[in-house]
Parts: sequence; structure tokens; C-alpha cells
Amino acid sequence: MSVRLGLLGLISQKPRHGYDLHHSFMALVGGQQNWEVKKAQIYTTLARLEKSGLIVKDESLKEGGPEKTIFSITEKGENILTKWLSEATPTEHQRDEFYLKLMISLATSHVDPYALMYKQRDSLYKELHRINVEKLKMDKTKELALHLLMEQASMRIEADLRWLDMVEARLDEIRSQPMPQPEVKHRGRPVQKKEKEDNQ
Amino acid sequence: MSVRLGLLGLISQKPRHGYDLHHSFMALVGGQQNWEVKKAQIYTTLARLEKSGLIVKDESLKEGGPEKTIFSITEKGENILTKWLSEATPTEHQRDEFYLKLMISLATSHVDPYALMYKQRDSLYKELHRINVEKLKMDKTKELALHLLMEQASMRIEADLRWLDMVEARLDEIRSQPMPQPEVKHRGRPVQKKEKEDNQ
DNA sequence: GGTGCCATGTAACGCGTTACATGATTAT
DNA sequence: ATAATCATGTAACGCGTTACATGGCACC
Repeated sequence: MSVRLGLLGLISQKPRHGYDLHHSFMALVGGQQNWEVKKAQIYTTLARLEKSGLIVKDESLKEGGPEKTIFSITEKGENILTKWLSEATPTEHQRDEFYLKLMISLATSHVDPYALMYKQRDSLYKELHRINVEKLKMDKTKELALHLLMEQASMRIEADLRWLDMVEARLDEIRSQPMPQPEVKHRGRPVQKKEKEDNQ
Repeated sequence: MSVRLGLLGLISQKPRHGYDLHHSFMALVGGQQNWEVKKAQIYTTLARLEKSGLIVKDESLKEGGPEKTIFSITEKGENILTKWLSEATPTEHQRDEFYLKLMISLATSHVDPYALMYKQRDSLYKELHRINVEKLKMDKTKELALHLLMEQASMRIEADLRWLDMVEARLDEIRSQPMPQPEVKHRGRPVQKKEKEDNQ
């Protein structure tokens, strides 16, 4: 989800090495609880950024201490970064795995769709609670940004919960429906009726 | 986002071939407007499902017509599918690219964070409008499921819009703050002070 | 003869994950 | 000593995308 550009942004702030970037990124997005990024991803992403010419190894900044590989942003990198920053961020509010699961459960009767919904609601409430506890633990004066991130998560989860209520209210209606047929519409040929020589 | 399991579900309903799956999946998730799936993905995913032993080629179902490769679900596939269906779907409400962009814009001053927010709000409103127009075009009696999916999208976008208002209201406060420092905390060593031989 | 749908793929790449692997420095 | 932290990677794989490539059949 564009860790790539995030790292590029941090490097544009000042030249950095992988370990630093890992810490800084985690600080920015709230680490474990919110948005985890593995160290391996940092290094693979750095390699890819370098390959694309958006960053370069900066030997000049070497210090006596432990081995570091410090990267600086390039002209090209600055351009890409500025472009990213000045564009609206596309949302993916319509790709929902739960919806898919629900549809498949309705179509195949492997599991009870109601059970599915209850489980989902339960899980959303737990997540909401976890976030609220986390928010209370935070120092609001020092972590305003992270607080906002969690506020967003809460609001989204609440929206999903309201939606679930709506879905439940309409489930009976949906089930008595012919259903948005998971069925191919053979328009031209009526499902291969062996138009060549049939049986004579 | 687990097209993989979705396809497996459709195959479990009845043996199917790639082209069929493409149509059926699109019908389920609302194609272009909502959740696009490329044909190439169908075929690569089928290959991977087969490799994992969740589906098998079903030669017995061949018909005279055009070349088809029909797949059936295996025992193992049924197990995986049932497991997926009976688990709650994890959400990713905390991984937000816009938040990241905003943080980077605040940290680097490449672009004005307010401009960023206005652009984002604008884009969200446009998306909301697009969805509402789409909803009006739909036959609600026949596409109840898709209608629900779009309802969900609306609700999520509205949540994001409310959040944006909140962020804007707090932006000044955030800016006057020391900021959740995208800065490494060198705990042990105080940033490589060249403890060896300095300059004598 | 052309358009459009039916039907199937492959190669290469981007992003992310898991698991593996190594070694230096610092604080106790 | 030894645990924690600092520091860097690689190999392999999963999922998804882009671009490329092919060919049959039906309808007009």
C-alpha cells in the first residue's frame, strides 16, 4: 500500500539507512497496533527504489561506526514523490472480502450466512474496543497524528457495523430473490447444443 | 484480495472454466464500477489453485464446442473453502495511504497539506456521487446484493469525509506540535559521535 | 469481410510476506 | 557472559497487473 512512496518521502526529508527507515516509518504509522511493516520489506523496497533510480547509495555520509547503507533521494525521486503527494489518493471502498464471502455463502450453502454475519460483527466490535483502549493509553498531546489515524479506524469500523445491520435486515429479502446469478449468460450460443452433427 | 477463494467458491458450486469464472465473478462483485478482475488474473489464479491441489482439471465434462478447460473442486479445496467461509474477515481499516501522504506532506513540506485535504475531499465526493448515480440506475429488485455493496461503499466514503473534517479542524494544532518525530531515537549511542579517534 | 464475443494462456514485473542468515556494539 | 539493540540482507513464494499473443465461431 505504497510503503514505497512513504519511504521515499522519509528519505527526501534527509538521507537515511534501512534500519532508520524502519523505525521512522513505524513511528509514523503506529507500528504493531496499526500498520506493521516488516524489516525485509524495507530492504527489498530500498533495492527496488534504487533500481528505479529514485534513490542512490550515499557513500559520502559514512561514519566510523557500524556498517550502514545510507540512501539519498535523486532528482527523479523528488519528481515521483511530488507527483504522488499532489494527487488524490484512490480509495478501494468497493473491494470487500467479507461481501464476497457472504455472496459465496449464499450461493453455495457451505455455511450459514447469518452465522457469518454474527461472527463478523463480533470481530468488528472487538477491533473497535481494542482501538478505543489503545486511544486511551495514548498521550494525546504528543501523538495527535496517531490519534487521528485511530479515530479514522473507529469511524470506518462503525460504518461497517451499521452496514452489517442493514445487510441483516435485508437478508431474508435477498434469499427469496433469484439472486444476482453466479451463472454465465450464454448470449450467442445457448450452452453448446452440439450444432454440428447431433445423433443422426 | 482473495479472488482466489472467491473463485474456489464458484467452482465448488459447479465445475467451471476460466471464461465462465470471469463472468460469474464480475456478476457477483459488480464488474467495472466496483471490483474489477482481469482475465489474466483468473487464469494465473486457476493455475495456482491447481498447483496447490484445491482444484483439478475435469476432462469428463468436455463438450464438442470450443476448447474449454473445466475445473472441479477437490476434497482439499472444500476444506480450505469451508475454513475461509467460517472465519471472520480481517479488516485493514488502519492502513491508509492518504494518512501516510498527509504525514509525509507535513514532514517534508513538498506540498501544502491543506491542498492535499481539499483534493481528497473533492475526490471522495465525486466517488460518492458516482456511486449514487450508479445505484439509481440499478434495478433494485434484481440486484439487491450489488445494491448492498454500493451502500457499503457510500457509508465508508461518508465516514472518511467526516474524518477529513475532523482532521482539518485539528490540523493547526498538529502543525504547532513537535510532531510524532520521523526521527530515529538513538537510545544507546548518541548518533555516532566518533568515539574512536576524533581529530587528534 | 469485419466486428464482437468465446476461449486460453504466458512472460515479466511490482509489492508484500516468510523464513533464513549474519554479524557488530552496548548495557548489565 | 549474555541479552538487547543495531544493522543488513537474500531466496522463494503468493497475489495482482500489464502487455503480449493466439485462435474459433457467429452474426451482419
